Amino acid sequence: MSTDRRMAVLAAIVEDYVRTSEPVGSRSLLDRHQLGVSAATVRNDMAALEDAGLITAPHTSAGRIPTDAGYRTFVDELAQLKPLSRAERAAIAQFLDGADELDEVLDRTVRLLATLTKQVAVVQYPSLTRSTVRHVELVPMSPTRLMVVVIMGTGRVEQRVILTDTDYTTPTGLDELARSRTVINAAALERRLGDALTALRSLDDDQHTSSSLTSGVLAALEDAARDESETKVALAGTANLARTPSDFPLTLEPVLDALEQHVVLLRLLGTHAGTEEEGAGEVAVRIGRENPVTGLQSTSIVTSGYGVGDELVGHVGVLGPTRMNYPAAISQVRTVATYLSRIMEG
Amino acid sequence: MSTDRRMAVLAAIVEDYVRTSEPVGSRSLLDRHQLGVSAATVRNDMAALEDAGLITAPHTSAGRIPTDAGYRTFVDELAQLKPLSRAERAAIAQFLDGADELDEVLDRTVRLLATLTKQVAVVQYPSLTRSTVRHVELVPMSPTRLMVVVIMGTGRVEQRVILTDTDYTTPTGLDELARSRTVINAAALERRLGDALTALRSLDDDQHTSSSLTSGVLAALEDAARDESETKVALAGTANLARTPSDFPLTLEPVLDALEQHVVLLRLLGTHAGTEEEGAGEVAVRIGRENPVTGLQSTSIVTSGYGVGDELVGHVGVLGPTRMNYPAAISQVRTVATYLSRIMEG
DNA sequence: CTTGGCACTCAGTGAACGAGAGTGCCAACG
DNA sequence: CGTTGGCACTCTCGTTCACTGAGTGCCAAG
Repeated sequence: MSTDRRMAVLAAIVEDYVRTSEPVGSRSLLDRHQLGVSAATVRNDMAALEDAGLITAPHTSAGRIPTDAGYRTFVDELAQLKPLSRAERAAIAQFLDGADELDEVLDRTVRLLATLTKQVAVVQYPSLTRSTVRHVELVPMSPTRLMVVVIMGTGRVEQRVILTDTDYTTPTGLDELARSRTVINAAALERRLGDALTALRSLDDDQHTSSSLTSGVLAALEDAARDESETKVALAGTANLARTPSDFPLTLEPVLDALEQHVVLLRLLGTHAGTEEEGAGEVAVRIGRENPVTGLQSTSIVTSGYGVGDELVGHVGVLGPTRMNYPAAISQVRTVATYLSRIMEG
Repeated sequence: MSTDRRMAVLAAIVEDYVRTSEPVGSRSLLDRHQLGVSAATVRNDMAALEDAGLITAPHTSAGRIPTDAGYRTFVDELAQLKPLSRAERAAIAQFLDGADELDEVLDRTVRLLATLTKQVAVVQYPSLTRSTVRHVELVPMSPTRLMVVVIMGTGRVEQRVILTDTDYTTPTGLDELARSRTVINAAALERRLGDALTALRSLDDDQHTSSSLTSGVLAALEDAARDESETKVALAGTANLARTPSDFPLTLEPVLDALEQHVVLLRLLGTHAGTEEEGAGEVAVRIGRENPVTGLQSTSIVTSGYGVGDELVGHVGVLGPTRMNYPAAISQVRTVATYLSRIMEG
């Protein structure tokens, strides 16, 4: 038995099924792919593939469709990424250029990815703890409430309101505020948020410099860092899910539901499958039941990290039915992640 | 002929159809509503209602379902809002309390509304131009880029990056920045953004105080104000659309598509139907084809404004199939809008 | 190991048909 | 004149049945 040909058959089945979304039989397979063998041989191979759990027949007298495991070996061993055409790359570059604002960059990115892949695209906002603090600002909102605004090197802006005993709207209050601002910024500036927190903590422990204010700010920043798990995400292309209703067993209610729970999405983007470690530029694929989230078990997720330098600050990815064009999605996600990293550098 | 009874029949049809989502016939209608008349009479009324274009029969031998016009007269003339139970109100208050951050307030609001109505909920972020400026901050991001952060009284924070000739990261640059910050804040503080812009413009026209910096900041703020139409919205409950697939003619692809285009959503929230002017607390309803947006013509939208004092700063609303429980949705939207206003006051 | 042949299985399709829900119309009644 | 009971009629929907065609599994021969 030729394992090579058997794998070629698997690849052919995956490709045809992805394109037509109909079970593929031995004959129709021969029409499109010139394997130099007969239908009967293909049938034997199919039987073997079915025994191996890589394909399955929806019912007795239909063709075969890939199982999750089938897609998995297809992705791992067979898929050859077709690099994007020069035109595509140019389009990407042009589309992403000319956005300064972080919000705008991510918004364009996520839309672009959704359009390219015709799937749901997800982009994670740059991690707070891993990016550097550019500026901390303290703004009194009312006699008892103070807003702490922290601006990161990535352009991300986060704010928290804290309650204070002192009224900082008064002239003396404003003075004190200015002093604290200087002290705090001196401690935090150009440090990664994690390190900035450490610095502030020691500042707060020191009797000399401590004040209710530094404690409050520290608490606010810690809160922001802790909420990291609730990091924002941008989403686009939800409508693509509805294009192929047949790909979703009953309704897409559970899928839409999961998409709205950003915590869940972040877990998907962050955690990666199996042994494969991802550097920047590496793409991870999670297929169907491999997926820990109930309600997304009939979907696949293709993700990659992005970052500045060698620091990984976030993830991008697409989500779609398991019947997905993996080679295309993988190279598209990789390319977009690369461009995004490049833009964040600049 | 009794117009009263005819309207009662319309109301009964709407209610039954909303509940069962099945065409309602003369007999089954009599089962549930004690009109003191016979089936034949109801049939006559139904024929009249059909002539008037308020109901229609999907096919010859089925019951009737309301048309858009039918829902419209139901809402305008027949629906009696059932006020929320005390328990419901308590739940709302409890759910919305304990959120300081604007983001969190709006997030909770939109989720709450989605849960209450079992529809898609939309909340518009407070308008920039109509709220007051609390603070303007200038933060150098790189030698050529400066971030302008404006913090509004509503807690909303908006940022823009501007390109500068001067390098403000140097000590002298920082000095100049501090001076400008003072000048700008003096001009803008506690004014509505619109007024602040006017003040800044005259500042910029004055040779004495003008600088490339004030022009830049002015441009950034004008940009932010102009983008008002792209004001952010929060969205929740998309999955509710998928619960009743039958309510959407073919797929819900166009609906999901429209929901992603925030500009479209804002137009829906902002523009109100017909002659009815809305003060705070007034609820507007747009039904089916009344809707200007292609792709949302099989949906209805229930909206209300919210604001601080008598100033309207944003809108909330829900979107669902035309087969919607209007009385419930209307009072729920109104109540949530009221609570939201109250919270923003505090 | 590959191949052609053959019997078998089963989803999908369309026709025929009965049941059920609902309508429209009419003649009679108060 | 509005209301009512009755009746004939019209459709949709679900069931059944037979048929077709794609596809399989297996076997014996090359």
